[in-house]
Amino acid sequence: MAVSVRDVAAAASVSVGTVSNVLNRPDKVAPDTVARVLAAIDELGFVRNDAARQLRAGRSRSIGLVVLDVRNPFFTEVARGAEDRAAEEGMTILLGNSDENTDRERSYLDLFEEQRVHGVLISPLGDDESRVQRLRRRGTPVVLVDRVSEDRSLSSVSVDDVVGGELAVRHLVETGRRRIAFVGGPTTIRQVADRLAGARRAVADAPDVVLEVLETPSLTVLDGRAAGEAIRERPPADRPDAVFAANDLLAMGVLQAFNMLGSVRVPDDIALIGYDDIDFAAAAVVPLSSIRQPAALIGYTAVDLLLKEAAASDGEHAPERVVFQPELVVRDSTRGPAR
Amino acid sequence: MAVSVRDVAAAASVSVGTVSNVLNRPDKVAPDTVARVLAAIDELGFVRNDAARQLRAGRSRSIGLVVLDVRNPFFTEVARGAEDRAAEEGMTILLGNSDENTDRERSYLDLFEEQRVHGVLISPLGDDESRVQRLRRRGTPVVLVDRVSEDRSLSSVSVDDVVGGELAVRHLVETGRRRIAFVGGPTTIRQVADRLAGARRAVADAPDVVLEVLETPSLTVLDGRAAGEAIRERPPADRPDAVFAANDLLAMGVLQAFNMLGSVRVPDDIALIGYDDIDFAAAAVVPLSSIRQPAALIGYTAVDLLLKEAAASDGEHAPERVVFQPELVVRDSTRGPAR
DNA sequence: TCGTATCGTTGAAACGATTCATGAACGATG
DNA sequence: CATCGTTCATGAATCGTTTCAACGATACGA
Repeated sequence: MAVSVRDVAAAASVSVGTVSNVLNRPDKVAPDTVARVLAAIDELGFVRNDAARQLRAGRSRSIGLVVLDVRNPFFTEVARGAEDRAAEEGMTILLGNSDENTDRERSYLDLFEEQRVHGVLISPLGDDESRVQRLRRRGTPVVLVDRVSEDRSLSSVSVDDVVGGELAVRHLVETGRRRIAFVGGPTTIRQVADRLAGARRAVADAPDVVLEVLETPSLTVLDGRAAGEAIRERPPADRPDAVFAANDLLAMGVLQAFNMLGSVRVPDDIALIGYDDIDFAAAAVVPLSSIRQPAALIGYTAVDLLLKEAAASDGEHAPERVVFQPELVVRDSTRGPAR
Repeated sequence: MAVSVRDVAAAASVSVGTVSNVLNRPDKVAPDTVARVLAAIDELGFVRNDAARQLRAGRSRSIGLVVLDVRNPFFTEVARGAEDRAAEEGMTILLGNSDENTDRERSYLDLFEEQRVHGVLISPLGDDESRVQRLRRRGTPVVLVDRVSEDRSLSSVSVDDVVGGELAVRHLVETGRRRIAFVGGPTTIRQVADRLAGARRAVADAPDVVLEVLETPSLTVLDGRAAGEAIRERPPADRPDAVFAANDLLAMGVLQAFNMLGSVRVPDDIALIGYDDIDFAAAAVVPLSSIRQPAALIGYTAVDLLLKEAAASDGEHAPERVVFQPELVVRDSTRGPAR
């Protein structure tokens, strides 16, 4: 069944080495030999065995990418950007989905290491970088995505989430909001913690503003809806007058809850701002204000750093850190009249 | 740098065969030998080389999945379902994104074949099944996703798109709409063609209803917005009174266009229904009516069929086809008063 | 005519895990 | 005590590709 170089070599009456040369350095082989070998390949339906190539080469031509949530369009955009850059080098992205779950994250890292991937891009869950560090020590280049490394020993591509959180809340304050709720969690996720820190910083500048934190178990539409319902069920006087959600999925959930029964109007009763500026944000019931991040560019740049690091092979490559700046996008959900 | 079984064997003073047995059949090895080998593995930081395993095994433990568009939440749901089933068997999903582009589709199929994947799940682009057929003939199990095979020679998991299209348009007709526009394309994509066929069927039953087709170059939010703008710019009398979009992404785009400038009200002026019932549909400016498909279940089932087919190895496995039924979900976008 | 480049080609030696026929060691049984 | 089973461990062979030292052939300049 399986056709190997050996078969091709026999069919074209050349040696296996020549077949390999035709495949990899056709210019080093006489033209008519090339033709003969190609004909044999075509006739036998030969397909290279990648496992054997990899075994010989020592590492694969894939890059592992571990994201927190594939359903979040932000991450699929990152993945697309990464894929674009990888494709330029004839490489592939292996997409792993940790689903905000440490075990899954670990099992993807193990898998990628067994696969001897060219490198790993990861948006890690907690603050424990030890597994990632070990991976790197063993020789797999690693680039952190949407996150900077604690001890600056790893390359990273990120967006300044503290600034982003600050932008969001400052905007709410400037448009007259005074009782702000932060919806998001768990705070063990660095992005969440940073955005909250930014929110706190913005609030610190405005003495009459209070910030309340509603922690969610994760960052999904469902969790947002639960949080929104909790707010909706309070007596109106106890409700915040603005909500800053840690990402757009949460914000969409909050919005759904507010809209149900029509009891809470956005932005009239409560203003709402999200984070990531996913495509759907603009198409929401009430078009959603958000903090925009250059998702595809993050992925693209991350692969770029990874390739550099991999090229610098043994010679220790100094970790590079790229930080993009977030951008405020104002839409109807925060545009209404402040009371 | 690279630690191999040989090194582990030396460190534990056993043979390589024993190390392999510890890894794969620990029960066949004496307990204290197991302990000694595990200690050596741990100390040396040994990580199995998957390429070598695969080479020996002949095929990999991954399943390739080629989808039309990763940004479409419908497909990421399918991927999640597939991943779940694959994980149950300790296997992995390799996600490829054809982006509705034949070249990319082909290059992913080639890649997967070189990787000797366990099988391929694909939502193929055009009607040309030849490449897929060839792949299968060469021994890679294939299951079509969201699509049935022309000549019934391939297994498939799909949803009856004709029925879905019919459901959508019938609903529009029943709520009093008479001039219906179908927005979608290209019609070379089977799903689009079928949904349109269903729409035609529903219209055929109602003599006073007209169906207009606005073909789009692909199925994205952007294309939907363009189509929506085209409709919006017509004199009101020439506009349809309902739009059936071939998927929710398009529908969201149409909705955005209608909402801009506030010139077209949904559903008062024009009713709107989409397809797929993605999570965001419920959170749209006007909550979107849609046709629901069991996305995760499709992926799950597809892997299931694939594994069955792979298990039946050489003995030709009769292709199985699973067809799910779509379901109408009515929300505000079609609930308004018919004129 | 002899050296020496250049060009094409060869074939064996890796890469690292798994398999399997073989055999050693030890008990139990008659 | 011989025989038979059972349990463990061994190590060479294998998977398919790539690499590389070596070699024959041809051409060119000295």
